[in-house]
Amino acid sequence: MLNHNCKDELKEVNLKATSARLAVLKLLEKTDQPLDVATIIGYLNNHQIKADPVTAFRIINQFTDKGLTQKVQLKEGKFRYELSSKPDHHHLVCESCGRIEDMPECQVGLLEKDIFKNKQFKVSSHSLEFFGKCLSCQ
Amino acid sequence: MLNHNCKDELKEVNLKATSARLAVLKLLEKTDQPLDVATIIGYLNNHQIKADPVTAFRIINQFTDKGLTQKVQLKEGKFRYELSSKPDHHHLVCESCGRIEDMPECQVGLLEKDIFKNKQFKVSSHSLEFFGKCLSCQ
DNA sequence: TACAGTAATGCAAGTCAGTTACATTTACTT
DNA sequence: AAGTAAATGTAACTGACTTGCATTACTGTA
Repeated sequence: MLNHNCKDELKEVNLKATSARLAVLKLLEKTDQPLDVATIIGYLNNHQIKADPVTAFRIINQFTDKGLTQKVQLKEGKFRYELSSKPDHHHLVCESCGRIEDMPECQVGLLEKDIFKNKQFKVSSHSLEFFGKCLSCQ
Repeated sequence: MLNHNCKDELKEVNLKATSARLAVLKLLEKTDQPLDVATIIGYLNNHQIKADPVTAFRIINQFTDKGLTQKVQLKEGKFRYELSSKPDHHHLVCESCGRIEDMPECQVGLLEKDIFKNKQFKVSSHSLEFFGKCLSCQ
């Protein structure tokens, strides 16, 4: 699991290593924010990787189906995506400037056992996002 | 604040008491799930209240702007809405049948002071949703 | 290294949620 | 009851995302 490159990651989930997929993976790895598809498309265009918008949607959906990425919703009219390999964390979303910060600690996982005990609901994932104002917008 | 009816609630936020707005408020009050706009439109149609879909979108947006309702996102491609007057709570979303249960307790508010201390981010709201399988789908 | 087969892509068109502009109607104040 | 600002209807539009189908490109095998 360690020391593997993008190509191997794709192989592990049975996806062919096309240039568009490799570029999307690389972009996600070097970016510290969840990205929307428009941003991914822009990146591909700026890097001489010919890819139709439809392809970007298909790629990110496959990544999500295979568990490589996860959907993030920040009350915009679209989804964002980030690598699942990022440790459990949440986002601080500034409602003024749109900046997105990470909040690394997460104690929410601890609640999941209680939920099963109290409500017989088996949690497989959760989302926790905070909305407010970042330091420079206060 | 107590003993007031839908008409008064609208007056408090400077919205005229039209039949469509009263019906939407009433629907939200009697429903225990966050509702999407399509559901609201269906309700209006089934209750002889003539209202264009555009009107339903406008109504729910105004309610949200005025703080009467809040947006909820459950990783669908749309928003849901519920009354802000509901006590702080979160949702358990069954990924098999789509059932939405409430989870009444919420300790997340306690984290908000820490976030301000550690990240200088001023939280005004948060969303916390759990995804998994309900009892009958496990 | 070439080939075949399957998976991935491009293109065009379509869906669905939500918005905007503008003319008409309605609620509410006086 | 009348005047006015707010609310609505209609039509057209945007943006995110999907689908069908024909073409192209990986990759496992020889």
